[in-house]
Amino acid sequence: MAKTAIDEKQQRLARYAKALGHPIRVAIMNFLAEQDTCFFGEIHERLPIAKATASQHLKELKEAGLIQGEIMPPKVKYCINRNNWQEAKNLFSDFFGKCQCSKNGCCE
Amino acid sequence: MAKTAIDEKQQRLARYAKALGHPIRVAIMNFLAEQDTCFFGEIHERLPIAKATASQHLKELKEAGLIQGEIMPPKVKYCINRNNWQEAKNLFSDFFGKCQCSKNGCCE
DNA sequence: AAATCTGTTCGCAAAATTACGAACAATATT
DNA sequence: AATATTGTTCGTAATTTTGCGAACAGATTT
Repeated sequence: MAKTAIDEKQQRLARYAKALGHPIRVAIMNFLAEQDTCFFGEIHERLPIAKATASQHLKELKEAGLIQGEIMPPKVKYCINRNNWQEAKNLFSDFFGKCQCSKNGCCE
Repeated sequence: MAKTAIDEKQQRLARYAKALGHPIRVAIMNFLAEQDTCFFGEIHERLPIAKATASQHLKELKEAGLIQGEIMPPKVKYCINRNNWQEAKNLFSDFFGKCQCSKNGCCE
């Protein structure tokens, strides 16, 4: 009966998930996770998309909090946002931990 | 230089992430994970959205493979898709495991 | 057979997403 | 100062997403 309000955790998980909801953005995150830091150009030259589009995807990831950018004229260095990455990691871990399919009947 | 093609894992991760990229859908998944199984009505009455909208979100989750529906006239029972849930869990786990921020300099 | 219950689908509207080229701004180089 | 480099922003177009009421379909009950 009672409407279950959407709580903060769900909102934040959804926000991170949305940011990761595009293959290009997943590829960017994977690249950043391997490379430690990257300049825009290094990221862009790996991707099969226009410069403007790459910049837009990076903006999305930044606004979601998953990465941060630092201006190092004339370049821009991007890297993973440690704190939010950890938060996202925990949120997803909790989320997927809620259903232990092999241990109960939730998915029979 | 070489364009890094988007691989299958990235595609699938993005697909699952996209499905989880809405607070309502996260709430539905949480509910299903706790309740074992649910009829549409039970899900809908918890959510602050219209019946048609709830049905649409469930369709999204089903098409992404995270849940499955079974018709039990006149009701419809939804539950988590075990195999795909496990796959998603593994994909996200690998993804977040790629950057151990505290162990290297990836996010300095 | 008519009415009811359950949930999906249809049709629509508003908003957000995706993608690109061109223009732009800021710095560095010549 | 003129030119080149680096990356963002603007303007535009096509597509997708979100949300809802109304209509609908299928099964059950009266």
